[in-house]
Amino acid sequence: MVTMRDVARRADVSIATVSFTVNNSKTVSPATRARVEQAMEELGFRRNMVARALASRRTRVIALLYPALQQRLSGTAVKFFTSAAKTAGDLGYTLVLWPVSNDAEQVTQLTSGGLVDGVLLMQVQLDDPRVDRLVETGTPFAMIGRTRDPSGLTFVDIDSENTTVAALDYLTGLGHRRIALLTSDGDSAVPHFGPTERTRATYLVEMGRRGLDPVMLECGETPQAGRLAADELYARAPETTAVMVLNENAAFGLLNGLRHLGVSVPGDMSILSVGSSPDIAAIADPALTLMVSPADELGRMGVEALVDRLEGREERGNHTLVMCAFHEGSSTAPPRR
Amino acid sequence: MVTMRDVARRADVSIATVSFTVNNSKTVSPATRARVEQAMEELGFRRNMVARALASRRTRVIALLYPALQQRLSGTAVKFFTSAAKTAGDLGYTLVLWPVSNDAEQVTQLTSGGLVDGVLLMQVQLDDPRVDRLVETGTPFAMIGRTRDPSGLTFVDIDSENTTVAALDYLTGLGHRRIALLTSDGDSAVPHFGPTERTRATYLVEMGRRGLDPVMLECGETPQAGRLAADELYARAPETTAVMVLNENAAFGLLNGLRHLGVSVPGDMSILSVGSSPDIAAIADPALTLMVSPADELGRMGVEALVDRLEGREERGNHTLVMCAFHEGSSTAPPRR
DNA sequence: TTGTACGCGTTATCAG
DNA sequence: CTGATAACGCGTACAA
Repeated sequence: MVTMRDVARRADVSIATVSFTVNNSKTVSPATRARVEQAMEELGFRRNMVARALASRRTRVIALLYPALQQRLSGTAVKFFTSAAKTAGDLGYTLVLWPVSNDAEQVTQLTSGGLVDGVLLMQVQLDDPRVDRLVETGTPFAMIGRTRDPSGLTFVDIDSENTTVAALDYLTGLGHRRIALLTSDGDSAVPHFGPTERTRATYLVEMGRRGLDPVMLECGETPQAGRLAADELYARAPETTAVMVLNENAAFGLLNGLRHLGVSVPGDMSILSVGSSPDIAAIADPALTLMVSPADELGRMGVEALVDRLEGREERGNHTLVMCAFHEGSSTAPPRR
Repeated sequence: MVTMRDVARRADVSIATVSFTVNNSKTVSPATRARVEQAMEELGFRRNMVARALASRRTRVIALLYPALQQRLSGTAVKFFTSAAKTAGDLGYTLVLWPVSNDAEQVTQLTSGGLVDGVLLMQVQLDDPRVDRLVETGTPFAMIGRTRDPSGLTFVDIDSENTTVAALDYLTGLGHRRIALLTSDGDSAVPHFGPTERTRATYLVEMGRRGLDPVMLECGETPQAGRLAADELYARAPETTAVMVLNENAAFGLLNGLRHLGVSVPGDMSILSVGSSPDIAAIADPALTLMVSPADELGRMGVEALVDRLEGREERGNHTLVMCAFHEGSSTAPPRR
C-alpha cells in the first residue's frame, strides 16, 4: 500500500503538505502542488479512508435505515434511495443502505461504532424505539416521516393532510359523492404508520365537511387482501363509485377483485392510488391514476437536512412537508349516471 | 467518548487486557475479566470500529454492488439482499448496499479506500468492466452471475440451462408443442445479461431436440413493451399455446395484452414466468405460474464464498449453480384440443 | 496471565 | 506558505 509518507518522501515535502494538497485544506504553492501530484500519480497513491476517518473523526458515510426489508422495496423506496444517494454524493458523502431491523440495540451499535457519521431513518413509526435511542446516544439523524411528537427533531415527510384534500377534491370534482378509503391494517410492515393514520383522520374530517358519508376499509399489504377488500366493499357499501387507496399492493387486488365481480374500472368504479409510484402502477390494467409519492424530493431534502446538521450549519428542528403529485392514469372517470 | 484507555484505568489493568477480553483473543483470568466487564458496563464503553479497522486492517464490512438502481428493486433482488445480509451477520460481518454505478472508477475508489473488506457483485454482465478492475486492484470479491469466462473467479449463479430444460419439460408435459420464448431485449438495464443469453441458447437447442419450432420474442422491461409483445406474438405465431417469459415486468403486459386480444389465460394460452418472485407474481390476474429465482440460496452462498476468501480459507474459483424452483400458479394449463 | 510499546495512515496544532 | 510533531483509538508482537 502506498501511504502519504511514501508520497511525501518522493516529492521531498512533509507529510502535512501532502495532506494539504490532497484535501485543499490549506493553500499550497503551485510548484509544490505539482510535485506532490506527480508523486501521487507515479506511485498510484490512494488515500486510506479508514485512517482519514480515525484522524478526522468522521467517515463521510451516511446510513439509510430501512426496517421493512422483509418485503420487496417499493418503487417509491428505491427512488428515494437513489435520490438520497445522489444528493449525498454531491455533498461529499456516501450514502449506503444499512440493513438493520428496527431493534434499537443494533442501531446503537452501528452509530456509536463510528462507522457512520449520521443516520437517515425511513418508515418511521409514530412511536419509534429507534428514535429515542438515537436521541440518547446523540447521533445526528434525520427522519423521513415523523414520530407523534417530532418537535426538536429534523424530518421531511409527506403532507398527508393536503394530499388527502387534493385527492378528495379531484374525485368530487369528477362528480363522485360515495367515496371509500382503503388503507393498510395494523398488521402492516410498519404499524402505526403516520401517513396512514393522518390520511384516515383527514378523510373523516373532509368527508364530514362536505356532507358525505365516510366508508373506511383496511386490509393487509397483499394483492390477495385487496381482493377480499373488493368483496367487503360491495357487501358494506355497494353504492360506492370511487375508492381512494393508500395501500399499493392491495390496489392491484382490489382491481382484480372488482373485475371478477363484474365491476368495470373506471366505468362503474374509479380507483385513485395514493402514495405509489408510476412505474409500478403501470403494471395494473387499466393503469392506475395516482397521487405520486414525492420520493425524489424527500430523499434530497432528507440528506440535505442531515448534512446541515452534520456540518453544524443548523440547529435541530427542521421540518418540511411535501405533497404527492397528481399523475393521470386510466382508473378514474366521472361516475355513471 | 469512552475509550479503552478509560476502561483500562478504571479496571486497573492495561489497555491490552481490555482488548483481550473484548475480543476473546487471549485467555484472561475470570477475576480480571469481571473487573473489565464491570468497568465497561459502568462507563458505557463502545468500541470504536474505525480504530479497530485501522489497527486490524479490516472493517468487517462487505459491500453489495447493485448497478441497476435506476429502476425498482425487484422482489428477487430484495430477497437476495436480505438473505445475504443475514448470512453476513451470522459470519460476523455487516453487509451494506452500496449504490455505485457500474463505473469502474467508483468501484476502485470504494474498495481501495479500505472502508470495505470485500465486494459482492450483482447483475454481472457477460463483459463487465467492474470485474477487470477488481481483479487488477486485488480486491476480494464474489459474483452473483458470471462473466463470459469466469474461470479463476468465484461466483454463484442461476442454472439457466437446467431451469430452461425443466420449464420446457413442464410445458410439453402439459401437452404444449407450440411454445414461444419472451425475453428482455438489448436495451435492458443490464445488457448482455448472462441468464438471458443462456436461456435463449438452451431454448433453441431443446426445441430442436424435441422437434419443435422455436419462436423467440424480445422486448423492453416494461408492462407496455409486454403488451406490444402480445400483438407481435399473435401476428407472428398465432398457433402458439404457451409462452415462457424471462422478463418479469413484460409478463404483466403480456397478460393484459392477451386479455385485450380476447385470449384467455390459461384457457387459450399458458404463461410461465421464469426467474421472478412469488410475491410480485401474485399481483397478476390470474396469478402467474413461476420458476422462482433462488434468491435466498444465491445470497447465502455468495456471502459464504466471499467470506471464505476473505479469511483465506479458499483459493479462487468456487463455482456454484442453482436451479429455479417450480411454483404453481393459475396461468398454465393443458392446451385446448 | 498481564503489561509495554509500537504501528496503522491521516489530520490538527502550532511554530517557523 | 510550509513543516515538525502530537494526537486519534485500538490491535498485537514481545517481554515480563
